[in-house]
Amino acid sequence: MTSKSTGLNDERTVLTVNGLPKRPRVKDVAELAGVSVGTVSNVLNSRSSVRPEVRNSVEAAITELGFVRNTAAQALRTGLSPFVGVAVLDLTNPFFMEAAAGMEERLNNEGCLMALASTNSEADNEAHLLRSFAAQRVRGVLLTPTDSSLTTAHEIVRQGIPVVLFDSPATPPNMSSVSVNDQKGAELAIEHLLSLGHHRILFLNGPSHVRQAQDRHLGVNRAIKLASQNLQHTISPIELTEISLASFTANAARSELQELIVGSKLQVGRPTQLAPTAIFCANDLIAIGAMTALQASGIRIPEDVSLVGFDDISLAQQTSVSLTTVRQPMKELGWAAADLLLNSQSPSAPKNIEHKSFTPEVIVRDSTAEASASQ
Amino acid sequence: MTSKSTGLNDERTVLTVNGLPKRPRVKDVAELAGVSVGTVSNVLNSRSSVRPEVRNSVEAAITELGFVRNTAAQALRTGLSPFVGVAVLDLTNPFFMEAAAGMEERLNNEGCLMALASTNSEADNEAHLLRSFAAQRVRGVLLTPTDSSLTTAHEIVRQGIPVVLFDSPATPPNMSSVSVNDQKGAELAIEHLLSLGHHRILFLNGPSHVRQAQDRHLGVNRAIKLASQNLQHTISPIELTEISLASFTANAARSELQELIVGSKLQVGRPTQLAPTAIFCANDLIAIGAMTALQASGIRIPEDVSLVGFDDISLAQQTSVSLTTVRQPMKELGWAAADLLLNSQSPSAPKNIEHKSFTPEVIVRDSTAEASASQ
DNA sequence: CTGAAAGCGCTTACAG
DNA sequence: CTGAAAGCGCTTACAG
Repeated sequence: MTSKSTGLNDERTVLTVNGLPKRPRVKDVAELAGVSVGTVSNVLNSRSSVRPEVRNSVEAAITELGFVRNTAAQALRTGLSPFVGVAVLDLTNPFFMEAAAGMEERLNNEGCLMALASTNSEADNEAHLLRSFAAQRVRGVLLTPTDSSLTTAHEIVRQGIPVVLFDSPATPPNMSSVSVNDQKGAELAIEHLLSLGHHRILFLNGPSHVRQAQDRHLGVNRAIKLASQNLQHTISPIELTEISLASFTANAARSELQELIVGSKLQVGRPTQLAPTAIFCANDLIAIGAMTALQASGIRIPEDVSLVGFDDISLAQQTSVSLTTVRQPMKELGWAAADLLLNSQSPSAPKNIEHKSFTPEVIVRDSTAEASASQ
Repeated sequence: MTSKSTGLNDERTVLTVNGLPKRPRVKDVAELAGVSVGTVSNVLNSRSSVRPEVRNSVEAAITELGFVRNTAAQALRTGLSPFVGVAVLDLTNPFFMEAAAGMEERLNNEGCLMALASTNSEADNEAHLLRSFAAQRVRGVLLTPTDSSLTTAHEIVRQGIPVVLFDSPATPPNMSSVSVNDQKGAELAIEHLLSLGHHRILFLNGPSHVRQAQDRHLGVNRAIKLASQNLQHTISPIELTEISLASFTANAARSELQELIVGSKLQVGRPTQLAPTAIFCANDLIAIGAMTALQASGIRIPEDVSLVGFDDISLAQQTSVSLTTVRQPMKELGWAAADLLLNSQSPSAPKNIEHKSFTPEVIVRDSTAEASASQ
């Protein structure tokens, strides 16, 4: 039983079923306007075929009923969901959130909505999430992979869901990807330190099972190997100590470094033959934690020890000593990933697979300086 | 024309239409299993009514076809979308992202997906976003309002979309809300500074049109008023200077403060009668920026000037001098907001409106100390 | 316990 | 230019 009643405090006609209010559908609009549902749909989709007077009466009915088109039903019918799934490693990491802001910017232009979730770097979560996205028939997925085999990602691509890898250098044939050359970035950081005369370097890396940490490890070693070859004739060899932290966080870095300093296991910043004169951190958060630990022990930056980060999050300029770091263009990365996803389904270029790699650059600020004579 | 073919590199039966692969539907599963679609649906929804042998054959068909149930269609039919819309002021603000992590945790338990977007503190964006969420018939919306009139929020509530206000003290009759008593928090911060003997205080607030900034302003003034009454007999009056920054960011704070120091407009940290001996910052990011500006000018914290933040983001412990701050339980706030939303639609308690207010607490760390005699 | 039918709310050819 | 009908992929009473 459907009836109409006009609310008292409202100009609108309110549809009710057995007294309960009911959201109006195209059918209700059509009835009120005295046209067919097809015509209502044509008005909703701005088809020029509709006569102006008919259009007007339909629009009047829409307003009167307070009709709001159900875009979920529209999506089911057209097969085009407005949702794009985004799975990152960690919602609270500024790197991903600045990237997400870039994604959002690009997606908004297309009227897309972002379904954002974090995998917490666990393959199980990633698999579950990707399957949820696929079941929802999202328009596509932006994924920072944890599972390097990309098993589930391939699974949903086979199901017809385009996937763009974010912050991943993998180049599978059926997924686009956007990445920064992490190895090169780490190389540049070390080269910067070597050029300042630092020969004893501490490398605070992230967890060794994370790809980003692995690549930065490779870059560090490559830079040192190259430099060692060129420096064969000099007396002082390059010494590297690498520590894998439990996470890419300031907390992990601070407590680890504090322990090392207190335990005198590493004579960081002390003018001895054994002490590192520079620290390269695998991301800015680690560098911030390291800076805190160092300053708490009275070790000066950059006089006693130079410090280099990675990412260039906005806080890198705000640390007590502004941070020299390897800049990743986070917002552009996110924007580019979203762009590749949207382009991959444009009618003009279906399945347009592309692998975009950005080259990072060293931003020199105040946390690095020449290794002093005493060092 | 529909045909079946068995792929070579796959055990599965692949459905095709005119040579193009086609995703299997319940109908295809039903045909292969030799049952009706209703039975397939019963299996998918684990209804105990299905005979075990029938269930088995349906499950076999599902596996063989690689069937993935379309949850968007399911949502349309059942009227229950898995999506919850979340609209925050700024994706790159750690406060919101730590809260989002809490929301995600609660929503995941319910199998919900988070549609996350930022309004950038603009009412137009907020209105647009809320309408998109409503058109998608999301299960509910978590909103940090920019538009204090809540016009669009009310609009979608009338359409049947539950809205829970996040980080908002508004108590409309038809929306739950979760908030922290910002006024109280600011009061506590000032009381802490007064108790340390600081009488000349600089207050670096956020933009004055933002509700959080307004409430913290009220709290600051209230604390000062109360203290002034109690101190009427003492000689030294309490002096407050408030500056409204353009945004709640470290950058804004640092440049503003640097300008003040360089221009000698405020003798911050100088032992004169006019210099503030303490700074209260409306959030931790502002405090981080302030810390940088102060240290860059050789002003010591807390010896020359005490510094208090607000939020207790994880970085607050990682600043060069660890930050005394007013803690908001961000993750719990997010969790509680999601919880209220989900409960509001439980059959047991429909439309269960609740207003949760959390009380903040001062976390004393190293950035505050007693006002020294010279001050 | 299972099947046939109706329907969630829309859009899209196809007639007229 | 507009209407009637079929269909996107599910689920849910209702018969049997």
